[in-house]
Amino acid sequence: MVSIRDVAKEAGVAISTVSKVLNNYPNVRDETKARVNKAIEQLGFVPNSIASALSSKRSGRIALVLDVDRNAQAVDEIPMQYMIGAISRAKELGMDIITVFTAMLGEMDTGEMTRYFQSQSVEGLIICGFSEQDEALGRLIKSGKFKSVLINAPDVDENTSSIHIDNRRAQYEVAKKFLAESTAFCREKRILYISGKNEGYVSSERLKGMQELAKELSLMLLVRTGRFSELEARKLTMQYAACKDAIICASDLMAIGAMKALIDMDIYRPVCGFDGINLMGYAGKQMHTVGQDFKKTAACAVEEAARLIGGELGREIVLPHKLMRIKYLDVIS
Amino acid sequence: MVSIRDVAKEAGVAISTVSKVLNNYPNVRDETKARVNKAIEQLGFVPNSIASALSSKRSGRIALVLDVDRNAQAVDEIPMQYMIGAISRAKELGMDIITVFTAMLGEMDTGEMTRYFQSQSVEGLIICGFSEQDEALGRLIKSGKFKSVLINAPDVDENTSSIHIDNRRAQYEVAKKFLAESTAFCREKRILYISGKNEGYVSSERLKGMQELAKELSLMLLVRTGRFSELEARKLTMQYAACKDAIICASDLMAIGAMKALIDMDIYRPVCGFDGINLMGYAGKQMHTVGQDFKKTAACAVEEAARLIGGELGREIVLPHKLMRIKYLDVIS
DNA sequence: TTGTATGCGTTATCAG
DNA sequence: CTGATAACGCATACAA
Repeated sequence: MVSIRDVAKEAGVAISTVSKVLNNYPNVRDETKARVNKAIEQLGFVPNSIASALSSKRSGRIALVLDVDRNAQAVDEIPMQYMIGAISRAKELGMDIITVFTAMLGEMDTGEMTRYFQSQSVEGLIICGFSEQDEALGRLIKSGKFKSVLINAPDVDENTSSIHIDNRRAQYEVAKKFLAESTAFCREKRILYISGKNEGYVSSERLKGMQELAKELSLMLLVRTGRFSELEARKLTMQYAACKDAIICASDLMAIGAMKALIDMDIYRPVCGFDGINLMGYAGKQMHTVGQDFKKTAACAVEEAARLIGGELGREIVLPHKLMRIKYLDVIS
Repeated sequence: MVSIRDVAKEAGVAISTVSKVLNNYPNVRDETKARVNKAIEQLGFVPNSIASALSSKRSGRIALVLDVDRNAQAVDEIPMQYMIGAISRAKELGMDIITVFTAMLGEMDTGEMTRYFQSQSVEGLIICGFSEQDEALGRLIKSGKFKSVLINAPDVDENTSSIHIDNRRAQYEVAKKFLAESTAFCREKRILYISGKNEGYVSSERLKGMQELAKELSLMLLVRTGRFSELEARKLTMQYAACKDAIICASDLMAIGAMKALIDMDIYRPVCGFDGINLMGYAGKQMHTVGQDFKKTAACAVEEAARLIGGELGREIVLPHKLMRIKYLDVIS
């Protein structure tokens, strides 16, 4: 392995000079810089990131914590989008992502998690889908031992940033548009709203948005908890849909569950989702939903983690959303 | 940060002794070992993997190269399964996975890739869905600079192992069973086989299996290339299905495309897939397919990479498959 | 602007 | 069985 020392020798300069060139330090004469770069080129030198990390005590490593398996979701489209977004941006920034699944953290207590991440030289955490139930993880975040970026959770402190869309407003808007465009079908006053979880930031925000609209339009709103589960949404639909005019769900997955149930029941009710996943294209009918750019969200989270690691303070970032409908033919082409 | 040196002091032994305990070396008296472990416990010491890697020149890092985006697949279920399997097993083995998307390697030539992986201190590569088109990547593998494990590609040499199912046999078996169980519908002799790519190991193996069966059963086989694309399969179905008795596809995604097309055409033909992905549950009709355990495959790949890194020689591993049908209700529960 | 020297936290060699 | 000590490749304060 060719090292910085070989480069120095080849270029006829000191090791530290090479290091300076490598890290774009100022105060290096252009001519020297050129000599060093030429030597680097000739020798095919590749800086050793491990040695660099050890010496500088900065690994540039962040852990992307994904909540897969938990809901035994059929299709893990959202985590995949997060991954792609995060990894791509991290590469551009010269950072390093390790992916961790909550299932792997499962039984660990806060101390074990700390040790695990420390042993991996992790400096920052990006946590997707953090829920209050993860007490150990919650304590880890609050400990401030790692810079954290929470996607879809509200907590912010000096070491912690939060990234999310305006869930309340988005739910309000999509439901409003959905109802306006579905009025062809009867009176649309009796609404089944399938919420996410009873507790949980995202769920309660979306519920608020729905309730606001219900008040405004004098809707008869029946709220039930679908736990973000497709199966649960299916059951609720079978139970309640017959005597409702429309179904609004706090997630696309639940909307798909509802729609498939309706098809099996052989009745029609308009269904509204939330998230904008491609799987919506396979539900059989086009539905209204809220589109989010998960890749961009994750990319933003990486940048934010870098910012926190750089010493800046945690903050809240609200990303845009859009209203959309997803068609099978668009999805596959 | 508490280091090995602190532990040594606390335990009243030398640094090297602590290191030996840490790495389960022989020739350490039990009593000494106990003292060291107690000190580790008390101080909450966590070994620094970076320093360890630098010193031992073994990073235990392997890159999982995934082919997402390429086909602009609607749902990236298979890569996600690979990831989960690989990361979980790697953690158990104390190894380290970085995920790389072929899109990120896109424009790089072999030299750039080499430098990239070297800079990441990668020792091994697990490549999912390698195709001959990736010439730069192919040269990288052949260079032997990294130990490689190829999933679904046949090349094997001293530094390279290959893992796959018996694609030929699987295609033969699933098609045979599919046809046997679909005979309720007319004569089933005129078959549209939608193949993967014209070139490509997996595709040609599956095609061979199909051709073998066609010969055996005197089928009239029309072979067309779907490029593993759902859209392409849709088009082919619309073009040919009317005058065929059944459609057999070299992937589930194409089978779904075919089935959705049939539904839109409002005709019925039995469709057979290959892979066993959950998305099959959303296709509208149950289909026969080949089930593969992608998680296990990736876990096996990680083990194999570890083996290669340990100095053993490359080999070919054939994993089992099964015949199955995927139902929506099974998928969501 | 460039060079020297020290240390980062381990592993590994070798002497005791 | 245990302890000194020299690497590992780089960053950085400090000296020149």
